Amino acid sequence: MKKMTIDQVATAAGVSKSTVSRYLNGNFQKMSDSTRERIQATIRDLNYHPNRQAQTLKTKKTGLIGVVVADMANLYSAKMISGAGKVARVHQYQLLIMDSNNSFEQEHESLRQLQDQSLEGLIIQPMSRKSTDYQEIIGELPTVFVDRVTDSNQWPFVGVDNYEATRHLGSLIAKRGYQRILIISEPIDVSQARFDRVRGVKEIARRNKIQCELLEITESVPPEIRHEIKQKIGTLTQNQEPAVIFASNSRLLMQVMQLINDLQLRIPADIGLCGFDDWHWTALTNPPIASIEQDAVGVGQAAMTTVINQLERPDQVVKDQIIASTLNVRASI
Amino acid sequence: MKKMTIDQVATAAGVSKSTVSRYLNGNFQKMSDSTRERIQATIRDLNYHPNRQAQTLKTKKTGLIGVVVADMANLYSAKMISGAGKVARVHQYQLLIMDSNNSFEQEHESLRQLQDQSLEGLIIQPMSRKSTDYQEIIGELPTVFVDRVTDSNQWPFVGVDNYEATRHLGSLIAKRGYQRILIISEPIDVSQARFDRVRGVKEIARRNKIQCELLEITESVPPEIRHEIKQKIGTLTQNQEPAVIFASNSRLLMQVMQLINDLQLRIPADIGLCGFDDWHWTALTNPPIASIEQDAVGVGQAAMTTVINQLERPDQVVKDQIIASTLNVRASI
DNA sequence: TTGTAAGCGTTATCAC
DNA sequence: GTGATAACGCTTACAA
Repeated sequence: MKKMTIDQVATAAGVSKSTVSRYLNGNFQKMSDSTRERIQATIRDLNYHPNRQAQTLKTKKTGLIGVVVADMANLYSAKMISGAGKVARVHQYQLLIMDSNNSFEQEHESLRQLQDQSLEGLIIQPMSRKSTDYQEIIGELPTVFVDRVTDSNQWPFVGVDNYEATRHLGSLIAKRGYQRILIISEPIDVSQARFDRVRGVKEIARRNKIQCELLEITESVPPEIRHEIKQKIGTLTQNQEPAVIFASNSRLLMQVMQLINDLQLRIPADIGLCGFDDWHWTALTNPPIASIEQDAVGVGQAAMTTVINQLERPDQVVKDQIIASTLNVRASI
Repeated sequence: MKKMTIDQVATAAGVSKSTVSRYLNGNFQKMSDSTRERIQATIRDLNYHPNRQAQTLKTKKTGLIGVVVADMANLYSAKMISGAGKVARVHQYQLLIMDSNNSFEQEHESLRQLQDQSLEGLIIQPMSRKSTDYQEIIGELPTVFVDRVTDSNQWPFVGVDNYEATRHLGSLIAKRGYQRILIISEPIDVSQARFDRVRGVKEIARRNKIQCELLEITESVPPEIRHEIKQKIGTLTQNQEPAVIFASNSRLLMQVMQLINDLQLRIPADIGLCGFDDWHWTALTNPPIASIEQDAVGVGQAAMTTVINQLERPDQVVKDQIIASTLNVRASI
């Protein structure tokens, strides 16, 4: 399959390359049916495909939208991409995907690489909440931030309202009569989302005079040796007051559940359990675990729609979009 | 941030664009230190980034590798991409990702779109097992098939040995003394992987004179109304002989488990359960479920390594790679 | 209705 | 050491 050029098609069809180009771009208005058919046939025969790079060089339209996710191997990121991809497909854009691997340095490196790909738009699940980390590198590029807000509203945001969602969950906890809450989260200072999840629960706890404690866990500690959590859980259950654990993401929820099982504690008799993120396995445990389900696919769709809108109607004002999350009430609480 | 060109840099630095180009491509051999530093400074000051499309037009190197996955929202695909991305990153390639959404038509469409992006390589988790479906569209492009084999060995394959893995699982079933096996799978005729998973269990069943039945489920039927499965399970447990269910992927395993819970059956007392794919929630149920864990990240890494090898050493013979899978033995069986 | 020619931003082959 | 200059494959006025 040799690389065909527009010139070869032109020669083969006995026309000039301008005519072929017109054909390619659908400018049939003034073109005789005969030449059009001839060109069509030649293109098919020669299996010709226009060279995108050459086209782009002229038109400045790459049709490429960058997507930078925090962690590709995480279902949230994957589903978000899936949603974004569905929308991109119908608008004929392609996704250039970069994985930050939960590292700020890798994210920066990804953005630098994307920078000279002449993207037309960008969707990013940012590692930093500081907008200054993105200002120069993003520049004028139509961009949407997903999942995690930054300290500025110069770019539209699409994601769930973590504060609202966890307040909702907090109310359920209060209604169930729990007296103590242990929140287990990854470090909250680097992510507004984590911070808000904690804040929502704490707020309701405060109002209801429920004792509430936060345990921050760094990712790097292997799950097996999470003594701190075990100890906390121990203390919690020694007390007479009913206690509940809230794990602020899916991975932590898994780990906590494992520890509770190891400790042979019964849920919710000995301790209640609930979490954030719900990839449906939570419905299958015994008992099923109450948790907040995010519509990651919906987030991706909304984000991509927003980017493409910016592209097609640059004058239109864009605004943040909050995608509803669902509290799946289950027997663990 | 205006778009800078090599010409502007040249003028600003007081040299010709040839010299700037040499600088960009690291040809410092014959370049005075002074001009090199001058160019370096100007590039920094002007925040210049070379235009990839123009470079590509000359050099024919896009640095783009296409990845076509069956379903982005599926953890296998996501992890595979994650692995592929890690390898691509160190070799300075970028991923152009397409999602087939489990549809052969969409896959074909994706491949057509990728075709004129001048990819340098391709990784595909194919929807079809017929190599003729890919021959013309892939052409000479260095390609690796992952997860699912085709009926030809013209392209290297990377994935697990489904037959071997399920034989292994079959042996465990036999050792546990089960007399009846119900295999639940999506239609096996379209995917060699599905076929092999069923074949492995059946083979061991045959050898051990265990009665074995296959139930094929099409994806489109909503999980709630899976009467057929419920009925089968009912029949299975009415019988005195110990029976076990093997669900041939993660989604089916979830659904089956839900049905078993709905039917109030005890695992493994009333019925055994095991599955294929293991995203770790299987360890958290009560009882934990035995299942086969695939190293999807490893598959992606191996696939990308193979593609890049083909690119850098075209003469080298490439061969299939089987990535080991793990049988997680747990109490459900 | 179609062709000519300039130009998009690079790289690479020559000269000097 | 450095600078003209001709490609690369396409689009798009402007001519015809």
